[in-house]
Amino acid sequence: MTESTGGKATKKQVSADERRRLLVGAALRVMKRDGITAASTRAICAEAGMPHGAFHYCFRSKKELYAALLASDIEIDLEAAWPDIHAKASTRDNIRTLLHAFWSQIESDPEGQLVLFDLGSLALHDPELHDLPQWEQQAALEKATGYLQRFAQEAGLEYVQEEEQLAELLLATLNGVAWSWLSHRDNERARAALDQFSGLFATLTRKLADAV
Amino acid sequence: MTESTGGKATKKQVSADERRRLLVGAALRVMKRDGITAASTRAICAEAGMPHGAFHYCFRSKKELYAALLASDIEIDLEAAWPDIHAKASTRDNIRTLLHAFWSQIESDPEGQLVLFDLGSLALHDPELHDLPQWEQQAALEKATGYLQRFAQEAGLEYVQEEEQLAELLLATLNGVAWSWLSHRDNERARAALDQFSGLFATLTRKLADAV
DNA sequence: GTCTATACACGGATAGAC
DNA sequence: GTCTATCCGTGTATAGAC
Repeated sequence: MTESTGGKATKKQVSADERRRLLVGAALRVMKRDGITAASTRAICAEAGMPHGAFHYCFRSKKELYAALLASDIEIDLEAAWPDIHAKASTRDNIRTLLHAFWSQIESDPEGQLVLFDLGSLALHDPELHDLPQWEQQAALEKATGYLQRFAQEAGLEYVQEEEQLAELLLATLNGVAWSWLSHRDNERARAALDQFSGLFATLTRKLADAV
Repeated sequence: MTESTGGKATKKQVSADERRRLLVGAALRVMKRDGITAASTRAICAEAGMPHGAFHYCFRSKKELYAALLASDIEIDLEAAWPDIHAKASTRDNIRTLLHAFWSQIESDPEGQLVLFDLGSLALHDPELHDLPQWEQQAALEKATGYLQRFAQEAGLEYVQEEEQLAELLLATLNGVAWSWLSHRDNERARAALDQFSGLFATLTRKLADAV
């Protein structure tokens, strides 16, 4: 089966970089469950149902796994959870709705969020991985900027400042709120902080004369 | 000093919890310099100029050191760096000045900031240390609230919302900006984000009829 | 290509000498 | 009380059998 059949892997022949994907997933699960320090190569392989030796012909070193992890990182994805924005509603309410959609993604996966911080810290210390968090944030920034554009369109407004700058501040606030929330785990409190920010954010918008 | 001499330690007999302070300081230095993962008990003792064995009759375990570290944590301290606030200046400028003072403290010690994140993450994973970050944040919150009060007085304004809520949002934003800044290390960009926030924050204040 | 067994280093913690 | 030597677990990585 090593080279016999052509197309789909029948069952056993998963190997190639399919295994890498499996290992990345397993690593993420272990890190969420037991913390990043517990995510040894042994533990990861065990989680993936592979023998320990499998690790090192998928990744040359553990750093390579970290890199893969940071690359394929789970950013906030609103595609499937895009909220209802009504051009008739008040801007503040619309923004509130949008931020809550963002926050729901965070709130639904605290451990994932924590792992993100851990992974970032780890990478920042290592010169070899130092660029990755920056790229990751850049990607998140672009994504958020896109969301803001879509939001502006649906809510019938425009921004009084550059979208990218707004996105940056928004992400920073979300991260900051998330960070403290990870300590106190008070959902109400976190959402209250975001509501407050919603009001501020509304300041930076201007309602368009509705042509619709 | 065990029971022999009465007063000051002459030179050699430093021990007691003086050693603990030394170890805490050494641990902090090592963690800032080489990252938290490199801060082994051995490395810390070496940094402190003590033999490795000294560690375990100062701390029962390494966790105890982490606890001490988080307790004696370096929060943002503006006492010595309080900026000039002029009641005549615009609120926005005053706030900007205040935020820059906050930020200067952060900017002057990136590694310290990173260690703070690392330490927090580490504690959040460990049930035994889980409360510490929360206490730390609570302490920071109270401190920041105090600063906001002082600021309001000097700038001749009042807040339209609870000070503690404002402090919370402020700290979250500072943390969030700091986090992304640790990746890109672009001082201008970070300060730009804070300037933007200054404008928003001004929204939440109301100038008092100056009785002074 | 897949997996087992092992090498090697390091970290935390302790026993016991001084 | 102070320090040395050591135990034991674990982590990454590799050599080599199938």
